[in-house]
Amino acid sequence: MSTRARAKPQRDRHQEIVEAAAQVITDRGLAETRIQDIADRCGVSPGLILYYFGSKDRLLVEALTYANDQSYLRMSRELRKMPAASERMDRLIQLSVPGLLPEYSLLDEWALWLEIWVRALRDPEMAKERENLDRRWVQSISEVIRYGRQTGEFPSDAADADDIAMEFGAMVDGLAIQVLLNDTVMTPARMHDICLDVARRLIGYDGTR
Amino acid sequence: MSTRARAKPQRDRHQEIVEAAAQVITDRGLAETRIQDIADRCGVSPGLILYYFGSKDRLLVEALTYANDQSYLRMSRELRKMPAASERMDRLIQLSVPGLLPEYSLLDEWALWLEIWVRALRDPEMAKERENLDRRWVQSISEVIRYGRQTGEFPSDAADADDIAMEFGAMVDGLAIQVLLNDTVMTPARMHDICLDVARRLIGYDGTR
DNA sequence: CTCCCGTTTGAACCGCCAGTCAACCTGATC
DNA sequence: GATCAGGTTGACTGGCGGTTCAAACGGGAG
Repeated sequence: MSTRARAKPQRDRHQEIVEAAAQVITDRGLAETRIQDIADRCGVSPGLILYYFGSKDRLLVEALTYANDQSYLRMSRELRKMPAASERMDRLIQLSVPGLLPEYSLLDEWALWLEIWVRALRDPEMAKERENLDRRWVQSISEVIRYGRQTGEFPSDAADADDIAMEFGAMVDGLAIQVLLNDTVMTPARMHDICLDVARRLIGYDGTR
Repeated sequence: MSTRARAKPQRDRHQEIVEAAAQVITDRGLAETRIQDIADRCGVSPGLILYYFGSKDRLLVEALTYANDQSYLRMSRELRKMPAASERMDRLIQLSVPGLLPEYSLLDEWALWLEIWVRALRDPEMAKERENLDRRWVQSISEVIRYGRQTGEFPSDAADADDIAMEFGAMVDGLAIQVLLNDTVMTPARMHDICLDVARRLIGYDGTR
């Protein structure tokens, strides 16, 4: 009756759908995500989703990587603007703690990591993608370290930057899981303290706050 | 025809089903686990599964916690037999690395952790259970540390045992995820090295091998 | 032997949801 | 203004899988 085909050029439908999908996955979890939900979210018919992506699976994988991509790029851009390495490190840590900053709901991003991991367990394509995403994340840690050593802010006598980044990144992952799952003893504040503490010890900088 | 109701007392059906469920979940993943699969695995009809558990969900949650329970108890028993704290620590680390020891497929156990986490994200009951399971695991680390300090094997001047255990446990989680997902640079051997290294640094013991 | 009750089966039910399809709509092109 | 092509719809379907249920089974008690 009223709502028939629009056919306005409609800014990139593809991306629109991917974004909607990422939102739905965040809300309901990968297992509970239906094509209908995604269609509803962007006011479109379920058929159209399949028209663009061929199958549900293809959309899901793309949505998971896309969302992660966005978060990474956002952080990366933000860090690059900061002049001091210690400032970058502080911010990186802040952004790593789920639910610490109310404005960013990093909670969502971490929840998507979990979904990615489970899927990667049995989907080789997703496993490959996961490794790329993860590598990039660890790299931005080691870049900050190297940057700080270059500018003389951080001592250069400590261990290899890549090794430190890997160890630190792993610990952040482990802690973030607990925080994300509402652990009663591992609160965002506590995770933040621990991260600063460990970063100080490993990198030798004096994290503020 | 041939196979009709047995009605032999049949050693605990309940447990039999839970074990079968854990196996199927490990094999196919939580999302792909069907009641039929579990029924097949223990040579029983799907109806019986529901007879014992009422719903699929109840069985799944019980299976996930049960499997984790078993692994924990096995490790706990094993460690208690070892006289030296450093020996206990070595073994604990070995057992934490997915796929390091061919005899135990800890790979499976870690895969189940992932499933638990995802489920805990939206199922409060599972979240509660997950915290219990996790707490216990971290506790067995700090117990080893305390034991080593008591016997004089480990220096006592370092940080609080619980704090160390928490940090170390978190890092193990993070590393294990990478290994589990077949990361090309984070191999079991490398994770093992890193764990020994960090444990030495944090606890001050000289891990062997 | 017979009744009884917890166990077990197999078939049937039912809602759900990914994917298909034919029709339709719209804006562009000639 | 006719044709065309790509975007969009909504109804349909086919299968899958959790759950229900009536019936059957078999060991133990009386």
